[in-house]
Amino acid sequence: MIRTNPELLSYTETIYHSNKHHINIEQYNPTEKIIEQNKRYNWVYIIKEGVTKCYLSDEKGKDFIQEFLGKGMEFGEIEVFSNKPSFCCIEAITELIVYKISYTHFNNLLENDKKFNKLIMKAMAEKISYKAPRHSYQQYHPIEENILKIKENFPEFTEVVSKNDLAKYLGITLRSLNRALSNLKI
Amino acid sequence: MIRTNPELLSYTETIYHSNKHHINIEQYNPTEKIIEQNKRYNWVYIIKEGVTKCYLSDEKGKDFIQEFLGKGMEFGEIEVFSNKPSFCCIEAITELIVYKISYTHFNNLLENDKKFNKLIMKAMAEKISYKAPRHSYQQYHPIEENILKIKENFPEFTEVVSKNDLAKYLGITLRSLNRALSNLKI
DNA sequence: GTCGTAATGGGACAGATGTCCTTTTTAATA
DNA sequence: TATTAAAAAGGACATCTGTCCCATTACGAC
Repeated sequence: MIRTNPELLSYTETIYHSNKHHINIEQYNPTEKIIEQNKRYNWVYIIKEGVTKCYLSDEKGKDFIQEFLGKGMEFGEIEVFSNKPSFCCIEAITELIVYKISYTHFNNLLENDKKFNKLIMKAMAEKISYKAPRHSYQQYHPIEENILKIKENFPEFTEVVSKNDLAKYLGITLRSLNRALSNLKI
Repeated sequence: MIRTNPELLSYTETIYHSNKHHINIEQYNPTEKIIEQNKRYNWVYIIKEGVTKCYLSDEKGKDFIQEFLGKGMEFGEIEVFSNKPSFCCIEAITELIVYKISYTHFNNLLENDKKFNKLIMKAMAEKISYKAPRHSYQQYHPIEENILKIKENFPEFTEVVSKNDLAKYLGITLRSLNRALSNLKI
């Protein structure tokens, strides 16, 4: 549930070291928001260090966490193509260090750097291919099974993610999560 | 809920007419499967005419419909980048006509045709950005509201999509869908 | 320390949903 | 027309989940 993309990270570092003029490094503290929903930005971010949550808030203030993003994950890139305001919110969970690239430079890289272009394509393809199975699984399986599956794939989940966020990731209430956990006797 | 991509369709037609050697046209009947889950293919498809459903089946045979794809939508492209077998199933709902491009040619186009490259990027970005709000909305809103929302955005949905498929799209059982519909007195 | 706030845990109840079945309707075909 | 099979509709029941509480614990600011 904490996604990473080592390949994109290492290539971004290479680009950064060969020409620092167009890429910045920024730092954020836990609970700071890097991107807010429905606002416009001109930056694409790639995570160098730390973990964020990516979530949507509905009109009633309920959050649905899409994904936890770790090293090498990019965000803000969708809006380069859609030309719309941000559709989700990105918030730091841990200390966070990011590479920050302007839209202009991002587009330059896409046009002139074939390897970068391919890596971004790949990153987007991955985002598509892990969303579908997750939502499908969540819809049709009891909460207990979803929890067991997460424990299996990310044994360290409780260390980084609060119960509240876990519930929001599963699309359920905290009460239901607690009930499920006590059924599992964890 | 029936996605389209006119821009990609018209550009594909242009490519097709300028050089027919690397793009085929194929036709399918309703209920025919173009792509099956967990199989490997070497083709990317772009819909010229008709509607398909894209769904995942779990181990118990329950289907979760990701999306209904109409004119100009592509499928099979994720696997070019991930190098994995297909993660979903694509099945014709209506009479279907598709452009079929080999992986080799698809990669050539991506490398050598900047406009094509950009259109594919855009198409993937869109796939990402409509999945998230939908699943978020579905999780937190009662079935009735989801139905009303679909009716609003796609008044013609009942004409193309069966009740059974609508239920699978909403991630609920047919029984629950019927109950909701009778509450709404539709 | 202590005050306040957030995180955690759980009881009680109502309402929503799935499962299992049966019936009705529709449409296609012999 | 008669015969199926598929789609649609819905009853009955058990279970799951959310809502609304309240209690406890942990932790940081003062």
